[in-house]
Amino acid sequence: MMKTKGFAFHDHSACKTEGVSQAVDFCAQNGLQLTPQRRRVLEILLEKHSAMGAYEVLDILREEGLGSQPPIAYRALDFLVSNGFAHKIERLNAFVACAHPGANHAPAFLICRVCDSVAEAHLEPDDSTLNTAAQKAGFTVERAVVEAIGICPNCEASA
Amino acid sequence: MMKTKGFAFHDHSACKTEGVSQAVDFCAQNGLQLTPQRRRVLEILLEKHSAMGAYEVLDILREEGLGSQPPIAYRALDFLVSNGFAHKIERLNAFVACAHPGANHAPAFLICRVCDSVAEAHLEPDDSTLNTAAQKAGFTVERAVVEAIGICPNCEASA
DNA sequence: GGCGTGTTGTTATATCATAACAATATCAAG
DNA sequence: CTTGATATTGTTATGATATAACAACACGCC
Repeated sequence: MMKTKGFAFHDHSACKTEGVSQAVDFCAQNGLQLTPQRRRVLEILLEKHSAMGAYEVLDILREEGLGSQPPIAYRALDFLVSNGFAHKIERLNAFVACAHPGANHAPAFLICRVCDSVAEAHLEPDDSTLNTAAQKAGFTVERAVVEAIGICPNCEASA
Repeated sequence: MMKTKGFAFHDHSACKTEGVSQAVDFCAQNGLQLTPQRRRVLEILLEKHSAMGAYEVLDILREEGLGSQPPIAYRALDFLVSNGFAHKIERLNAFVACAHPGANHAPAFLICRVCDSVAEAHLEPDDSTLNTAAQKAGFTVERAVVEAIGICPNCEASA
């Protein structure tokens, strides 16, 4: 199965395998429990490879008998986000598997307004313009969310 | 009345007066209707000078007899956002008056995670790191949302 | 007047998210 | 191996955010 990654075709099954095994390793090393539920939610996000709403994830869990109520999905997603295996796209109220698990993160997201696909880019840790502005205001930045809205190459080509 | 602006004290009533008159001018020049409802919502945002939820705005409209149902608030807010008089803070599902109406916008928001106050900073139009990443991916950026989470100087001081 | 367009009023409902508490699993210490 | 502390899951209920759909009204223009 081939899907886009960073809007480019790639071997998507490998992408899923790697994502899961990196999570397994990280959890083992850090005393975190990657339970079947959590693991399955990570797989679901990796399979889809675009932003999914919590209820969309929940529908799949329900079909598979892994849970049927909203908190089930939200708790698994919170776990994945807290530990860097997934990100929340605020703009879409949706979640996406992290494309670079383990990496020291300052992610930026490229969100296609046509097909809602999401690519994860990485910015230099010192996004100087933002930090300069924050310093002037006396504000301490702990985390920055960067979401760019636009058109992905695939949708541009079909237009 | 003095409130924070960019986390610093300033004459807040002037801030409101200016914001409204700039909107009046812009609408007159561009054939837009700044109706009493829309104008009042802008005033409400300018008065509060921090992020407000749509329902919070609606509560005030209701008290004043300017509308009582959600679409009333959402439509006015959409108008203000569409025309650059206000911004939506995705992280908070909330709205804030624009601190630099008329300016060619690439706003970044500094959001205090303690008190939820919001300051609007401006980045250089060519936030080069993001644009470089987007170009590599073949993605056309139309708009970028930058939201930094952290601690404002006032909350830092009280800690 | 009659029409087109934009705005407002109203009802209903869709969508996203969490509080609260009970039940169960896990695991280390005694 | 049992006891207790902690983490996770199950369940019910509700809260919070947002929009669809259509009716009513206002206003300018021909």
